This record gives sequence, structure tokens and C-alpha cells, in this order.
Amino acid sequence: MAKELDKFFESYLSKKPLFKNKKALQDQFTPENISHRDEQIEQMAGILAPALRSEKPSNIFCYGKTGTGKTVVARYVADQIMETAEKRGIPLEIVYLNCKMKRVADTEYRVIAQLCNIFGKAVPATGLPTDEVYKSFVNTIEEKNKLIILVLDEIDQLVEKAGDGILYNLTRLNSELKRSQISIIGISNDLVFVDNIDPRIKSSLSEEELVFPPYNALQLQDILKERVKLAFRPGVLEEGVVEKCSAYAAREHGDARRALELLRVSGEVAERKNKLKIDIKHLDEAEEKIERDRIVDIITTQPKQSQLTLHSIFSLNFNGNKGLFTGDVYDIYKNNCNKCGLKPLTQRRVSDIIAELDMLGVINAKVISKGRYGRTREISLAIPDSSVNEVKEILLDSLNL
DNA sequence: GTCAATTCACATGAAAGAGACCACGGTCTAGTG
DNA sequence: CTAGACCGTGGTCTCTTTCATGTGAATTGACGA
Repeated sequence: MAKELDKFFESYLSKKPLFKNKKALQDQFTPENISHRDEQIEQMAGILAPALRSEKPSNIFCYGKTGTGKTVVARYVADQIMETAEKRGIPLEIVYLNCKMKRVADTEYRVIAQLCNIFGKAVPATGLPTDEVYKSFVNTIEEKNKLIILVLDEIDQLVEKAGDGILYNLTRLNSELKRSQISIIGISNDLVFVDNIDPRIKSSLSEEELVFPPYNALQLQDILKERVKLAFRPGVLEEGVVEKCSAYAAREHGDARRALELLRVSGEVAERKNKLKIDIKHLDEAEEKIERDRIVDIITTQPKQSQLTLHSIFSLNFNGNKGLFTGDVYDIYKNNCNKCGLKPLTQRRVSDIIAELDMLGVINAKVISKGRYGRTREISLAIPDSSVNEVKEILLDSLNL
């Protein structure tokens, strides 16, 4: 066995890798030139430019669907402006914070605490009153005596979880600051997000607005080709792979991130199969794999109660029932709870869990009215047949059934 | 047959509670000089 | 005398429960044709 493994590694190394630089296909990568976003880059640069004269730039609000280049553009412009500022010794600091990161920046307290930490003031992860942390934050940046640009990525997630109070406080902060100033760049995936926040905050937050429209298939192709040059060794892609890949992604609202992921995974699939080229079949496989991984990932990270709810839906579904309703699921769920020793939750909560599972795309749950027979959710599985068994295994395993 | 009222089985909202975390400050304890 | 262990307090955060209110169409039953 040891010898075989030895051989395996040898042959692995002797193989010519398909990838030249895989990083170019990953999320955090900031390419040197960004195609089809010149307009946004120019606008953003124009708005932020006053920072170089130590004047507070307007707050910017960027929105557009996922994978339309918002983050990349923001990072790119930030990098460039920082470079200039450093060269000239201009007191400017740009902080990037992704509000979606769980347990790091998804509540008001944590965002402020995180910012304090970034600015070099240690603040406990919890335990202090929020206004205390605010004070500490104000003092810290006041000491800095700098212009600060705060990039809040996925700001919609933050507001959804923590309310818009934090934005209000942040925008108001400038009046308390004497020596430093803060500008905010908010980035949101949610297009209607601005309509739901307090109009006062809205007006101060989105002094300038940048819209990022989805890429169309041709633009995606350009972007992919650009990255392919960086990421793969020449000639490893079959004809038509890039085209099909961008077509896939364009169908999904022009999401460039997804297109890049698809390409990366196809490369990995082909590599694992010892192929010298990546063809369209690999692309299909990659798509399936991404979807399967996504679902498996979602399910394994769910809390036990959610898993049990899902398991109950599974077992009902397997008995051939077509119309599954909340009440049925809850009955089975309660039985299952007894079986594996969990304390059953109330129906109210299970109803929410079902809604959450629907949001995650694991099941379809549609609210229907059955007239005299009440209102309920009609539930069905949204998992492709090919992964149903795998998921079932995972659930049984995780629940010790 | 038509129409409004009724009714069901939850959905959906709001508020409050429980329990896990965490830091802080005070007190106790054991080790050190 | 001091560092570290140990507690109680006061705060946040997440997950739940409790209580209240909302909802949409099948059903019902009165009414008129």
C-alpha cells in the first residue's frame, strides 16, 4: 500500500498541472484590470478623490446582484487610492469589513468591536455595553486624526439582523468627531434594501449611488477569458468551454463569481480524472458537484432541530405522500424527537424552521389555502434525486438514528 | 344559482424568557521572598 | 506580598416560547329567481 501511495504521489507530481495559478479564480482575487466596469470605477474614484485633499468624500451606496463586481471594484479603487495616499503621505485609512461573516460582524456591537480591533484597540467580543464600545471607538479614531473610509460589504445582511440603528449611529458619528472623519461605502446585494431603511439614514448614507447591472453573456466571456489566461496553462480548455460557462452564469443573473467557481471546479474535476484538457462534460459535472456540495454543506451545518425537521420531511416524502403540510410534518417530527431524545419545539418554531429550510433552497414550501380546511404550507423536496440518498445518510448519521 | 358570513389550520408578528458567552472587579488561596 | 483561581454581576446574542392577530378560499346557509 505504502508503495502504491508513493507511486500515486510520484505520478501526481509528474503530471502537468492544468492550473497555472488557481488563485485567479478564487473569490478574494483582485485582478489588475477589471473589464466592463470602467464607468463604475471612474465614478467611484471621482467621488473618493477629495479624500486625497483630506476632504470628506460623500458616502457611497453600491448595489447590484451577487457577482456583479461590486466588491472587486470597491477593493480596486480603495487599493489605488491608498497607494497614492501613501506615496504622498496623506492621512487616509480604508477599512474593509464584510458584514456577512458570522460571529465577526453581524451585529451592531460586533461591527463596532471589530472596527475597534482593526484600529488597534482591543475590545472584548462581548460583555460590554454597546455605548461603551461606541465611546471607545470614537476615541480610537479621534486619536488617529485621519480620514477614514469604511467599506461595509453585504450591508443588507447587517441591517436585516441588527436593524438600521448602527447605520444611523455611524452616519451621525461625524458630528462627534473633531479631528477625524468617516465616509461610508455601503455594498448591498439586495436591490430593494434601501427602500426599507429609515429615510433619514437613506439620505445620508446614499449621497451617491452606484448601480452595478448584471453582466451579460458576452461580458462574462471577456472576464472569463481574462482570468483563464491567468489561471490555466495555455491550451487546456476545449473549444466552447468558456462560452458555455458564461452562458450558464448569464442565465443565473450574470453572476461572475459563479462563473469563475464553475470554471475552477471543472478544472479540479478534470485534474482528478487525469485529463489533459477541460471539456464541456467536466463543466456539467462541476455544476452538479457545486450544487451537491452546497446542499451537503448547508445540511451539515444546520442545528439538530432543523436536521430533524428535514428528516421528518424526508421520511414523509418517501412514503409517497404528495401533499405534505406543516401539521403532518410536525406530528412526525414530534415522534422523531421522542425517538432520538430531543425536546420537541413548538409548532410555531417548526413553522419557522420550515420557512428557513425553504429559504436555503433545500425544500420548497409554498403557503397555500385549503379553504375550509385552513391555511398551511405545501412542502416538497428541492434536492436533486441524485443527492437524496447522500443527504439522507448524512441526516441519519448526524441524528444517531 | 348567488352572495356574504363562517371556519379552519396554520402563517405571521411582537414581546418576553432562557441560557450560553464573556469581561470585569472583588475575594480567596497558595506560593514566594 | 502577589499571581492566579474563583465567584457574582451585568452585559450581549441566539434560540424559543407565549400570546395575539391575520389570512384566503372551501363550505354553509340564507335569499331570491
